[in-house]
Amino acid sequence: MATVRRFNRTVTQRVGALDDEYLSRGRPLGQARLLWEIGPAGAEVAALRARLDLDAGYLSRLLRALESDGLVVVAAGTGGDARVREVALTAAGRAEWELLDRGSDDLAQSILGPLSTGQRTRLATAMAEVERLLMASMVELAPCPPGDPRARSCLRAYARELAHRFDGGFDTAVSAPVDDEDLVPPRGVFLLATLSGEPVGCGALKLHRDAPAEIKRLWVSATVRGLGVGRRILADLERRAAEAGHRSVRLDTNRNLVEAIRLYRSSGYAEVPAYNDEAYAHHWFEKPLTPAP
Amino acid sequence: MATVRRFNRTVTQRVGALDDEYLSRGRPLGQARLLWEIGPAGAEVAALRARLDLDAGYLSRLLRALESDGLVVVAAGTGGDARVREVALTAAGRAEWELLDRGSDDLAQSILGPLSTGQRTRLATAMAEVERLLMASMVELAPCPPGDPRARSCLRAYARELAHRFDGGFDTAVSAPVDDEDLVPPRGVFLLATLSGEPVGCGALKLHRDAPAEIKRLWVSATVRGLGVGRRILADLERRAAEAGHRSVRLDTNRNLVEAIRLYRSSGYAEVPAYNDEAYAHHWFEKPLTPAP
DNA sequence: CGAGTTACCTGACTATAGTCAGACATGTGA
DNA sequence: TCACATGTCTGACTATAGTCAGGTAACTCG
Repeated sequence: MATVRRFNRTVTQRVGALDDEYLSRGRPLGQARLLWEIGPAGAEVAALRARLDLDAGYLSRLLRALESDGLVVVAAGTGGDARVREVALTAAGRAEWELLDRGSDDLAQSILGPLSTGQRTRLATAMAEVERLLMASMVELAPCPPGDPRARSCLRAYARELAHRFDGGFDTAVSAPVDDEDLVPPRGVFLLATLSGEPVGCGALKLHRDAPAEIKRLWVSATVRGLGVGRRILADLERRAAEAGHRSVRLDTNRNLVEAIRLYRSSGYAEVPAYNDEAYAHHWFEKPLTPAP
Repeated sequence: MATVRRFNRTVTQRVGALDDEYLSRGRPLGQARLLWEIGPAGAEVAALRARLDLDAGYLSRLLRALESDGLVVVAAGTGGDARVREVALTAAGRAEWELLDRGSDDLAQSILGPLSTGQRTRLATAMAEVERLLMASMVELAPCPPGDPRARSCLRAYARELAHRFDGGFDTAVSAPVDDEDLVPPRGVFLLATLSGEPVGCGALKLHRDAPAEIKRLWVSATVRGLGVGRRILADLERRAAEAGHRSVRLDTNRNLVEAIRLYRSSGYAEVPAYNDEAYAHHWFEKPLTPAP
């Protein structure tokens, strides 16, 4: 606890301030940050707003400033929606971006400079570890309509992964289908896990009328696997099932999904006889719920 | 390198932003930071200015704002100098400070919350390591008059340490004295190592007229020992000796200072016969210098 | 003592950050 | 087709951050 607090103050304040200083060479920090975030690949205005958490009006104004400095061009997007606008760096903007990139390099260099080779490796290892474990606390869970593009992207990744891991592949036509409407309150819920806006996991709950609640579509992206996100989604879904008055939840799974099976067992699930005829299932689990207060 | 850059951006930006958010609950960030920095123990205005790196006028205005909110009192210091003013928290200010302290706790809690016990220990270890290694790059080396209070504090710590580590203690009257004037250009130099303003090490160089340059008073505080600060001071002094036209440097040391002896050997120093009759010395070292370009 | 410093304060600024309400074009679902 | 939602933009603001040039009292040193 004390270590975390010390870290938050010293490292964060000091390195953060240096980073800002390197970033804002002659240009207001807000503009520099935005320019950096746009990057050589360009970006959609909406994405920038989400990533930097800026007011729409303020962002628009910043873009106008960069545009009048000849650093970026804002044009209608290539996608179908003509409201969505895309920002791209001009040649001058790219040059400016490279400068910021160099600043970022310089800062890293100034940190690594005074260290011996052994210390550098240790620092890199420790930094990677901190970053990874901090990710866990940055992951946010929230219900989300299953039709949402981020939800869709999770479900596609989920299907892709099953196809890859199941012995005979995975065919959505063979598996028991789940209607979107079943995953919308009051008949169920779809939970989305995001890491700074990006979808990194999901889980769904079907609240059956005359049967235990059922958990479906539990998936966690490889980038955050092993950080307890799956367990959090599972616990959240169980809580919602209990609040809806259910006394138990159940789920089915494939024998190849060993981490999932381990998660279920360690979360208090007990194996039960098959309660459905899901083609890809080898194990069926059930867990009693403590009624919501 | 890439790891360091990633770390600087993600961890620093995100945790830093959260930290600021927790800190500024209803109060402007600048004021909150100042209030936090004053702390229950109070502080001198000059110290605050140094720690937060603020303009004198701006700081004064911030203090006035806190004062008119009844959170602090600014009064002439207890020390001799009536120009120096001291800030102390009032009861209300202390309450507000506790709130900020709680915010800092909450943030730490929100980071640790989603982690398992094992992950928490790993995070703490990694954070401590990052912080410690980052210290190394925050240490700044600069020449400094040997009469400076920070230099004095280093020299006192140096004498204290020798008294503690030498077999029969250390008496400045017995050791060969070094005049302050010998450590001021052009006759020598006194180098001070600071970590965010605090003195954490020193080293001195005497440029003899008809003899090799001589290194004296090399000391590194326990807080940053093992981070290569001693080696940096040594290298810097050697560079200055070479620039002054010297072809070699030498130094004497006590057999109990084993880390120092290891440092000298690994830095290219070779043991030589005694070149002086320093009472506390057991070893004499010399290193040839490559002439400055 | 008196010239020069130092530590802090005040007034008068400018720039940056951020907010809010509405305008407008585009897309969506009944 | 119409009502409503969405994505972006503009105008009109306020607040915060930060700078700079004096000013005053207290200290220091010859």
